[in-house]
Amino acid sequence: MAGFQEPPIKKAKNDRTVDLSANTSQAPTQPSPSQAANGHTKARDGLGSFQNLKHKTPSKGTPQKTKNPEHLRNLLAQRHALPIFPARARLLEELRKNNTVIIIGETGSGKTTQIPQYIHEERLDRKGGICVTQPRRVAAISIAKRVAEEMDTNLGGLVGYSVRFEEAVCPATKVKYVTDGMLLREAISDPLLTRYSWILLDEAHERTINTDVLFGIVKDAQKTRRSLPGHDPLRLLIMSATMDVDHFSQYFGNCPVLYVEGRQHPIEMFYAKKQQEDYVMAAMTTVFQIHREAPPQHDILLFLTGQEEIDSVTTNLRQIAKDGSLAECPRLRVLSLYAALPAHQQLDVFRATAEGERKVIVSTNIAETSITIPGIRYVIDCGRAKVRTYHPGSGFDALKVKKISQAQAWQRAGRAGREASGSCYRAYTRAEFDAMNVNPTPEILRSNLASVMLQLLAMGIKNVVTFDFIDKPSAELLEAAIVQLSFLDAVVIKSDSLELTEAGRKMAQFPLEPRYAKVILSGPEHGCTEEEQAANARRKFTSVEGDHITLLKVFRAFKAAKKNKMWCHENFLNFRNLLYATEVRKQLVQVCERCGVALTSCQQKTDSVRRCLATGLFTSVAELQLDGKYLTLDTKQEAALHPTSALFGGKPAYVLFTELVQTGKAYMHLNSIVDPQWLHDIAPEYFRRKHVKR
DNA sequence: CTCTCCCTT
Repeated sequence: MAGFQEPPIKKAKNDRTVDLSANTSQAPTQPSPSQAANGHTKARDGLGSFQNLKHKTPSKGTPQKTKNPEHLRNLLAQRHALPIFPARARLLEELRKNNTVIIIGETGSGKTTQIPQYIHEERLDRKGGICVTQPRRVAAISIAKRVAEEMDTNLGGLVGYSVRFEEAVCPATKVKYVTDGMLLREAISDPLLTRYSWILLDEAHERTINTDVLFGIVKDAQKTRRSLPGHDPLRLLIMSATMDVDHFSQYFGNCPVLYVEGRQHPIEMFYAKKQQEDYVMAAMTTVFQIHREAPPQHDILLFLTGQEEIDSVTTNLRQIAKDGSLAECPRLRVLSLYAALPAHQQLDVFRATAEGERKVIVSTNIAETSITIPGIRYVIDCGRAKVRTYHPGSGFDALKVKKISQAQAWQRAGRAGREASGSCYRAYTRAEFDAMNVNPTPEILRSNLASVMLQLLAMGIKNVVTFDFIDKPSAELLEAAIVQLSFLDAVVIKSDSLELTEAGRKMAQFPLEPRYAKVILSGPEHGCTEEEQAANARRKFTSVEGDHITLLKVFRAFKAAKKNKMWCHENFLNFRNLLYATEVRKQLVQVCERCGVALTSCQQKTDSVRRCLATGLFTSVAELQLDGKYLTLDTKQEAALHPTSALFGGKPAYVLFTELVQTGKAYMHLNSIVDPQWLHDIAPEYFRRKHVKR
C-alpha cells in the first residue's frame, strides 16, 4: 500500500472547542461531543468540566456482605477515579430536575455502572426499581456482577440481572440489568412498566431494533403514567456513546443532554494517502509495516468483512511471516475471529501474547462491540462491513459489503486505546472518511418488521402504522409486515384499523418470529408439537426430507445420548448450540402449556412436521422451473438451494425455505421438501393466485 | 458450491 499519512487535523491541545478532554492527559479517540454541543441553542453543560464536587458516602441500608475491607476500599478508589465521579452531584441535580435526560459518555466514563448506584445511594428509587438495558446478554450479566461487587451485595439481591434462560433477581432487587429484548417482553404484560421508576436505555447509539422500539414504548409509558392518576412518574435516561444528540433530544421533547468524558488512551490516527483499490491487500501490507517497527507484544487487530476474506488473509499472513526478511521481527501469531468459529478457537484470541511475540487478530465486526481483546495497540480498519438489509418487495435479505459509518470507524479505532496509547490505520483516505455516513442505518429501517408489529399490537398499541418511532420505517416496510401478519391470520385488516386475532395474541406470547409461532400453534392439528431447533447437523443425520427433519433427528439423537458432550464431539455437532436448543424447547413447551396448545408427538411421521412448517412458512416456498432453477412463489424471485442444505444437489419440485439471503446469488437457507397439495389445503386463496400444480 | 451480528415468558 502507498502508506499512510498523518491526519490533517491533529488533536489541538488545550483547545476545548476541538477536544473536550484536552485538559486531561487521556484524550478520547472520538471528536469530542462538545463539538456537537457548540452549535446548540440551549446551553448544555459539559459535566466533566465541573470542579470541586463532593461525594456523599453511600447511604446505609444495603445488605452488607463485606469479606475483605481492603478489596472494598480498592473498589471504592476505582469508582472515585472514574471520569463520571466528579460530575456526580451535578448529574444528580439534573436527574432531579428532569424526567428525561440524555447522557453522552464515551467508553470508560463509568456511566453504566455508576449512574444506577448514584440514583440508589440518593434513594431516588424509593418508588420503584432501576432497570438498565443492554443489547447483549453477556454485558447485562457481567455489568450486574461488577455493580453487585461494588455495592458489596450478593448478585441477585439488591443488584440483579435478567436475560433469557438466566436470571438473578429477587423481590428486593432495586438495580436490574436486562437485555433490551427482555424489557420488551415485560412491556407486553405491563405496557406502563409499573415496576420501575427509572429506565436507563444504554448503548442507544447502536440503534438495535429492540432499543428503537423501546424508545417509543418508554416515551409512551412515561406520558401515560403522567396523565393517569395513581401512577408515579417514569424517569428515563438515554445513554449513548456518540454525538447524534439533536436527534435523540428532539425525539425526547428537547430534554437536556449531559456530557461525560471517557477514559481512553490517546490514539494516533493515520489515513491512506490515496484511495485504495484493494483494501485487503492494503490492510495486509500495513500489518507488515507495523510488524517491522512495533515492539513485541504490541498486538494488531485487523477488521475485515467476512469469513472467507478473513481465512484467506490469515493464511497469507502466516505464509508471509515465514519470509526471511522478517527474521529480526517478533514471532507472529495470526488468528481468525468470527462468530461461526468454534468456541475454543474464539477463546484463543484471549491468550496473552508471549514475550518476543506478537499476535494479529483478523476479525469481523464481532470485535467492534461484542468481544474485547486485551493487548491491542494497533487497529487496521478496512472501512467496510457486511450489512443485512431486508427488501420487502422481493422478500429477501441482502447481505452486502458496505462502507461503515464514521461512528463505527471511531468505535473500531477505540479498540487500540483500551490499555495504553495506540494507533489506528484506516485503509481509506481522510476524504473518504468525511464522505461516510455519520451513523449507521438503524436496524429498524432495514428489517422485516412482522415481529415488531405483532409485539406492538400485543401491547395494545392501536395504530402501529403511526407509532412514534424515532426513525420511521418506510410505508412499504410497514405494509409488508402487516400483510405477512394477515397471511398468518394473526391480524384482521379492518377498514381503518388492525385487529389482533385470538391466534395472533397467542403467537405474540412465543419468543419466536410470527411465522414460527404459527408453526407451533398448528402442531395439535397434525399431531406433533415437536419442533426442530437450530443446530449444526452433519451428514450422518441428513434426511432426504430436508434440513428441518435433519435437525429434528439430531435433536432426538442428542436427547437419546443424554446430552453428552463427547457424543457431540464424536458426531461433529455443536454441544453448546444443542444445549441452547434444549433450553429453547423447554421454554416453548411452557408457553404452549400457558396458551393451551396441546403437546403431542408424531413420532416417526415426520411428514406431519413438514406439514406444520408449511402452515407458518407457506409464503416462503419456491418452485422448480423447467430450466432447473427455482422461483419463489410469493415474488417470483430466482433463488438457489444453499450448498449447506440437505437438499442441495437434488431437485425437489417444491421447497420451503426459512430464509432467503442474497449474497452472490439469492440463496435459500434451511429447506424442506413440501407437497403442493398441502399448500392448497393451508392457504387455498393465496395459492390459487400462484398457480401451483396439484 | 457458501456462511456480518445480536436477541426474546
